Amino acid sequence: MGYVTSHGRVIPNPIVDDGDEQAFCSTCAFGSVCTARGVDKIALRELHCLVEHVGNYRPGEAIFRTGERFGAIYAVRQGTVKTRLVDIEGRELVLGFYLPGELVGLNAIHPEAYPCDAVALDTVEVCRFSFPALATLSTRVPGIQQELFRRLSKDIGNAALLAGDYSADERLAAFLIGLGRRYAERGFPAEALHLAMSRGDIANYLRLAAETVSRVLRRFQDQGLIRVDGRDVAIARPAELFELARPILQR
Amino acid sequence: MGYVTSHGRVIPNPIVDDGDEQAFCSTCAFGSVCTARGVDKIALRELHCLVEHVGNYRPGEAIFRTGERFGAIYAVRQGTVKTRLVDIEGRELVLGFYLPGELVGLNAIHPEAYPCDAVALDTVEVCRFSFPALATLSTRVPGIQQELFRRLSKDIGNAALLAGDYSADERLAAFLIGLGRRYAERGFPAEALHLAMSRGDIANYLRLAAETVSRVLRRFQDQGLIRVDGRDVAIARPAELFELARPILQR
DNA sequence: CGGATTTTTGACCAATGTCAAGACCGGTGG
DNA sequence: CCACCGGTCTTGACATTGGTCAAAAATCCG
Repeated sequence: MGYVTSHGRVIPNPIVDDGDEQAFCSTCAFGSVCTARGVDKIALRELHCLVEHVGNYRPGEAIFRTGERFGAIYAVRQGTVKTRLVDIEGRELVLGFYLPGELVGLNAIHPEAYPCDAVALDTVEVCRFSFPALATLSTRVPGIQQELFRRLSKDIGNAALLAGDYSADERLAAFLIGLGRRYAERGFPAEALHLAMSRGDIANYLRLAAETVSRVLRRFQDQGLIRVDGRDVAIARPAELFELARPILQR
Repeated sequence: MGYVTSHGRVIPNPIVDDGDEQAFCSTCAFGSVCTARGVDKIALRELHCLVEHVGNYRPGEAIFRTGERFGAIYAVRQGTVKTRLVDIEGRELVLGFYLPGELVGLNAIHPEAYPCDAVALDTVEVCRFSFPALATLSTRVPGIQQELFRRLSKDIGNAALLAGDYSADERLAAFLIGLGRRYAERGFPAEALHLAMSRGDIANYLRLAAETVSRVLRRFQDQGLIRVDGRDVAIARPAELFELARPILQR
């Protein structure tokens, strides 16, 4: 499986192999808990039981919706998820994009209801973790509690990233570099990105106009920093692009 | 104790009474755990032991600094704390303001080092919670774990608030209303604010220029929405101000 | 092929930032 | 008590970035 671009290249999707009970999902949100650190087999089996494998959301389908009672968090297994809220006038506000291995729904713990929609951008599979069950388990397995704390803490930092008053160039550079890094964490090349989201979504997420995203990508390409082919972006000069993104990434 | 304004009014500071072992700090971050919900006395005593009461930071003094190894989170007891990061060129970026009862340092769990400075804006007292100890305790006391999850989750939402592409008017209205609400949660009037932070800090936090903050406050006053007297702000028409802030506050 | 959607491009505009100057305010010392 | 000083705050004039509007081009998809 993969994604065939308009140039005929094949970009592999970060797909998760199912794994057995010991290995569990190799790129799963809790993979590090289950594999690297010696979590006892019983706890691992419990985590495995607790998980509900939900699959085959099609583009545009919602995993959860604003206002639904909070009951579970989701780990993306395949595809890309965006979270967004829609205000009274119907304007959309994109909050984030989630790649395989990342957790969606952490921001719903506090309000006890999902404060946003989670929408599949392509074909998506997720793992559903009942939160009460996960919380209970994590009192018995410190490694899991620790992992939850870390994920939550990380999201606070990420949310603050965008908040600065950065230029359009800085935002886009940081977006591309950041995406590349996240792919690289899952073992995919950091310089050959396939964007699952539209320009409009990117623009919305970066608080820019879609036209601005277009123009900046164009200019980056003219400057030889990247090569754009529709939704495929190759980062030609990662170092220079990073230099642009530095004010955001390297606080 | 209180704050005497240039008009001679006295604005009470939200000061925490020490409380006994049962009541603990009435406005403390974990107050709800310790009081409302029936946490057993032993656990409460343990929490009480774990806490280190650190006091008397003067304006400008740091509670922790960027890059220091993460070891504890802090609950504000008295005064106001700002968190900020300073980039390579020395430009400041204000991340947040913390009132009594609020937790500082949650964003440091993941990187395992404080990603920002925490600075006292006035006379500040805090409670220091060793994080490893707190995490351990929270495996035994589900209420505490729950409270930590909720606080972390809440911060994710808050961080995202600012990130929208809102107008200067919307930002300032939301800032004032939000501050009022947080004071109200601690039992202080939501309509008579004393700002512990400078215009520059507010501007920086809202990603505006200090001049813009000045101008908008001026205009709000001319429109009769608020009354400004230096760092004292009275909200004259909360409903109308909220209407301005609605796009941000009522997602 | 044809209609719909997304993306790109161009021309213009407005909100907010920047720069500069002056007002205010509180603290200090004569 | 008053004058001075430093920092904060306000106000005005002007510049700039990115948004808006409109239309063309490209892409998708049946």
